[in-house]
Parts: sequence; structure tokens; C-alpha cells
Amino acid sequence: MRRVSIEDIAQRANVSHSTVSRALRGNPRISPGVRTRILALAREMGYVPNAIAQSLQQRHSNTIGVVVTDVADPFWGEVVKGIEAVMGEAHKALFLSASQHDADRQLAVIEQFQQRRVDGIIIADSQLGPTHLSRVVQLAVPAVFLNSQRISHASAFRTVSIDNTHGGQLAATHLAGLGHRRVAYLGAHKRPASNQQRHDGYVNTLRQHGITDADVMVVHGDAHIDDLTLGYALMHEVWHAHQPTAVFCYNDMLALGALSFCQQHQIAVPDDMSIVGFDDVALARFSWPALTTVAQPKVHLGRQAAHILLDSMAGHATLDSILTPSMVVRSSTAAPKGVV
Amino acid sequence: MRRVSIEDIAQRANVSHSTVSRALRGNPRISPGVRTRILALAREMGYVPNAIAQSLQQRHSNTIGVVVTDVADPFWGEVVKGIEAVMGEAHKALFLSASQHDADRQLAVIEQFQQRRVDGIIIADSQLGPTHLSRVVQLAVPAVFLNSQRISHASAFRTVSIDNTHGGQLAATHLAGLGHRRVAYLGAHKRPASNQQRHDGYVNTLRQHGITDADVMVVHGDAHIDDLTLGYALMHEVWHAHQPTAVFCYNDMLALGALSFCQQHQIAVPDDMSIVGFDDVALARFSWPALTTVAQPKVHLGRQAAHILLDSMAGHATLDSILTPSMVVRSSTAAPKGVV
DNA sequence: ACCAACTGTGCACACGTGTGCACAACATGA
DNA sequence: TCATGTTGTGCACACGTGTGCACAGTTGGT
Repeated sequence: MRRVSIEDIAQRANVSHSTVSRALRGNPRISPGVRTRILALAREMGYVPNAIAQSLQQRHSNTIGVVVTDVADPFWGEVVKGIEAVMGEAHKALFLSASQHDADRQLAVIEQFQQRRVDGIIIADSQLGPTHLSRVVQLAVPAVFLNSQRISHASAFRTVSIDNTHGGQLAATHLAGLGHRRVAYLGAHKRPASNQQRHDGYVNTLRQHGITDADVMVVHGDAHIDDLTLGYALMHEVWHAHQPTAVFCYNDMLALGALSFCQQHQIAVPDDMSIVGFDDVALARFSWPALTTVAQPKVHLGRQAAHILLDSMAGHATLDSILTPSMVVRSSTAAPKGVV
Repeated sequence: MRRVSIEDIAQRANVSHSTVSRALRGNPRISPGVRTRILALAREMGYVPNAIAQSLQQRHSNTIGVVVTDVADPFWGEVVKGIEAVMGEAHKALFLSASQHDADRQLAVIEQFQQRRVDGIIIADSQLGPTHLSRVVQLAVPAVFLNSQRISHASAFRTVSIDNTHGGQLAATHLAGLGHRRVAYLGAHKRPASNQQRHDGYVNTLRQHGITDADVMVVHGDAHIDDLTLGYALMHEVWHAHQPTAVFCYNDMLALGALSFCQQHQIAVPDDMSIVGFDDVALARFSWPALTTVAQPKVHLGRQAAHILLDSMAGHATLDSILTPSMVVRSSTAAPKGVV
């Protein structure tokens, strides 16, 4: 039940394994007659090249590792789809692993990839602090960070991310344009970097529209509960303390949680309350009312990360990449009551 | 910039590489003094074992390949999560690749896995016909099929699937119990096997409740359009031709498409029309009204496939596995008008 | 004191592939 | 005929790891 190797073919063809190897790889120094004979023999014997032996000899494996927080998260699903498409074309195979939002586990996964001698790594939603990061640097493998939450820009690695600040600006412009003056921001401490940026873009733009800080209530939730119930709880808090006419949420799941609070308490959306999310997950189109949200180009995010990784694997100099989000207006936002 | 090998450690320790290898693997024949010295040296020199060389020598790679139709599909995302969890515990790494519903591409992916000498393969939603299948058999690698659409039960491979017939029965029982008599089935030819089973379970159970075939309209859609617009189109067709009070759809996406048709044409759900889906994707909870559906235990499906694969890799005899779906009643179904 | 048993280490090979170099066979030109 | 060039093939090594076997050194028993 052993696999057939080039050595087996060589014996049957009365040549050395070197000749077989060269014939299979199309080396021009092999005479055409011998080549065709060997190719026929290889097919007949059901030869399938051993990529492991090739990797060992050529000192690269044509594999790349992808570490993601949660495989089932539809957001990352789309991103991985983009990565897979590009890497598939480049004939690289993908190792996929989940970190479950745990930095230690994330590091463990990366070191496992290292043992398997991946040619590159893509790290999504990195929670790695400076200590962990320095160990990754030591591994000396090309890596790209995708929407990283912690990395400093002075790092040795490339970064692909969304322009969160601009996303916050889009939301603020949309709501202010509708006439809202008394608003809120529902945030998530779990993702320190992007949360801060979305918040800042939002608040600063509101100021430019003459909305004072006193009119903007900002709340943040505990890290350890899921986004959906978090959104519900934060909406509860904001509703009783501030009575805004519109809220902007860190992401769509928070927004859906907020939406579900409104439905249960007979707060009409969008008539009494406008809600804006972030991400544009597939869900957003199907909620009722359909969610207005700041869309991330998810597949493109993955493709871009893949391209940058391929470039740096090839030794090219590469730049960080920042993609622009866009506003998707659906039915969860409208002018507040009293405004035409 | 070369990686450090056990040979490098051996030189620094004035021993042979065999000794280093044995020390690292905890071979009891190495004296404690030498072992601790070597372990310290390995750590100091930043040694990271080369899994590729190990794979070559031990003739197994501790990797398994997963081929899925679409990485971004939330249904398969959850399944993969289950697979990943089990395989992670077993210290197996996962190759993930997408087939885009194309049988040829699916086969190509499998052969790529074969080159990389994976220890096992999980094939989700297989579209492989007998011809393709025979080539997979030749590869002589343990494989498990997950919700396969084509495989014959006489095959050499194990199968994990949902009890589709029972799912259809659940839907029929639920709707008939509410008092519906004039109903429909919205199907998808793209998945021949499961579609047939869900349909049969549904129709047979309806008959047991005294609903004649004339009261049941069955429609199927083209293969090349996406499920969402397909559901919309089929609902359109059924509504005009049959005017049912309830429909059962092959899956949730079809159901959401049907739902969106109803909303656009002022057909009240569930008052004028009850809709039942299948799968219980994450979306189903958030549609409006929330979708009543036949739930598949998705993560469990993945875990089960992983366990069976591990078993057959270990040479154990294994059985096919059929998991039971369950009814999740939400707000898209109710008694038809005129029934108390 | 001598033989047997035990203990720790090294030699050499295997896994499957790719490639620099040498070399045999043959053709070409003077 | 001999020097030179061309063409196709094989030898031997490398990649990094694990392990059967041999063997030197030590211990123990009588």
C-alpha cells in the first residue's frame, strides 16, 4: 500500500531517479523520447508527487497560515473567502485555525504554523500585545495583520485595515444630515483600536455639525458578553439616561441587539429611533427594518491582505493598506420626528 | 538567516544529532544530565522543530484537508468550526479550500490535498458523481462525506448527514397541526439527494394528515441563480398558481427570499402565509418575522465528521452517522385564517 | 577476577525530491 | 586522426528528522 515514488518509476524505466525528476519538471536536457516514456509510465503507475519531500528540499512549503478569531463569524468568513481566492490562484494552500479571542492561543497557533514551515501568515483581528508581538518577530516569517487591534505602526509587519475614522465620519454625516441632534455611541472595549477610531471620527464630525458633546452619550460594555446581548443592554442604558433620537453602534451585531430592545419596548424604528451599524454583515439586509450600516469591503480586505503577503514573500517592499468603507442606507434610519 | 536544526544543537553540545533527537522526544535511554543540557540549549538557540522533515520521515503529516463549497457560507462556517475544534484538540492542522460548487474543481482540490499527503479528507456537500468518486477511491486516503448529495451508500467512505426525511416530517407535522390544508414545497435542484428526502418526508406526512397531493404544490428552481432570488421567484409562482396558506422551503435562504416576496406584495406573514425554512442559519433569528425552521446541529455535524475521520485514520471500523434535526418555532408560522 | 547484564551514545540508513558536477557517447571541423 | 563541442544521463549530496543496531563503558553477581 506504499505510494509510488520517482524511484519506482526510475526502476521500471531503467533510468536513474534524477532523470525521472528532470523529465517530470520539463528539464530541456532530457531527450524527448525518454521524457514521453517517463510521463506515460508516471500516469500509468498513478504517481502523485510528494509535496512534503519537495518542501523539505526546496525550503519552502507553498503554504500560508491564517489565524482568525472565530471560524463561524460570517464577517471573517467573507474575508477568508477573499484570501482563499487569491492564494488558490497562486497555488498556495491555506492552513486555517481559530484563536477564540485568546491572545495566548493565538500565539500558540502561530508557533504551530511556524513548525509547519508556512511561507507566510495572515493574522486577523490580532489581540497580540507587545510581548507576544516580539516573539512573532523572532519567528522571522512574513506576516500581515488584518484589522489589527493592537499593533503599533512602527512594527516590522504590514497591515491591512479599514479606515475606521472615516467610517465614523460617514455615520455622523448621515445622521446629522437627517436632522438628528441628540445621539449616542454604543461601543465595545473588546476591540480597543478600531473602537476608538470609529468613536473619534463620529464625535469629531458631529461637532463640525454643531452638535455639542453634551448631546452625545457614549457607552461601552463589558468584554465578556456577546455583542448581541451587549447591544441590547447598552440600548437600555442609553434610552433611559439620554433619550436620543439616533444611535451609532460599533458593529452590526450590537446594532441588532439595540434593534431588538427597541422592538420589545415599542420604540418604533426608524420613526422614534434611528440605528446605524458597522460592517454590513449578511444579516443586515434581512433584519426588520433592514439595517443602515457602514459597509466594509470584506472580500476585498482578504484579497488585499493576500496580495500584500505574496509581495513580501517575494521580497518586494510593500506598504500598509487602508481601505475605505462606504455608507449603505437602508430602512433603520430616518429624520427624527418634528423635522421635515 | 537559516533555521536552527537538531544538527546545530548537536555540534554545540558535542553529541550526535541522534542524541539530540532522542533527548527532545523524551527517550528514556538518554541520561538526565545530557537531556536537560540539550533542552536548555534548544531553548536558548530558538529551536523550532521542522514538521515537514518529521512528516517525511514518519510518513504521516498530521494534517487533514477540508473541502467546502463556499467558505463564506455561514452554514459551512459553523460546521468547519466544529471540525476545527476537534482536530485542534487532536493536534491536527486543517487545510481549507473551496470548490465553488464545481465538481471538477472539487476533485482538483482533493488531488492537491493528496500531493500534500494529508492524513484524511472531509468533503462537504459533495457534488462528485461516480466517475469522480472512483478517482477519489484510488487515492486511498480516509475520507468522510458531509451531507453528501451524490454518494451511494455502497461506497468505501463514511458519511455523516442530517436526517432530511425526518426534517420534512417535522415541518409537515407542524404545519398540519396548525390547521393548514393548502400548502406548497419550494425546492432546489442543485442538491438532488437532500432535496428529494426533505420533499418526500414532507409530502408523505401531509398525506397521513389527510392532505391530498392536489393540495400540495411542488416547485423547483433553476440551478444557476442564488437561493435568495430563487425563493422570491418560486414564491411568486406558487402564490399566483396555487394560493397556499403555508410553504415549506428547502432551506432558510429560499425562505427568506419567499418572505421578501410576501413583504413586497402585502401578504402578511404569518397571518396570510406561514413560512418554514431549513438549516436555522444565524440569520433566521433576526428576520422579521423571525423564521420558523428545521434546525440542523451544525457544529455537532462538524464534530461528528471529525471524530469519525479520526477513528478511521486510526484504523478502527466506523459507521455512518445520521443526526436528527429539530423544530424551532418562531414567528413566521401561525394557524391559517378561519381556524381557531 | 571474570563473565553477564545493563546503560548511554554514535553510525548509518531511510523518507522523497532536486540539482551541481562529472562523464560517456556522439557529432563536427581541421 | 585528433581536438573540440554538444547532448543526455548518472553519481552523490542536500534538506531535517527518527530509529535499529552495534558498541564502549559501567555495574553486578559469583
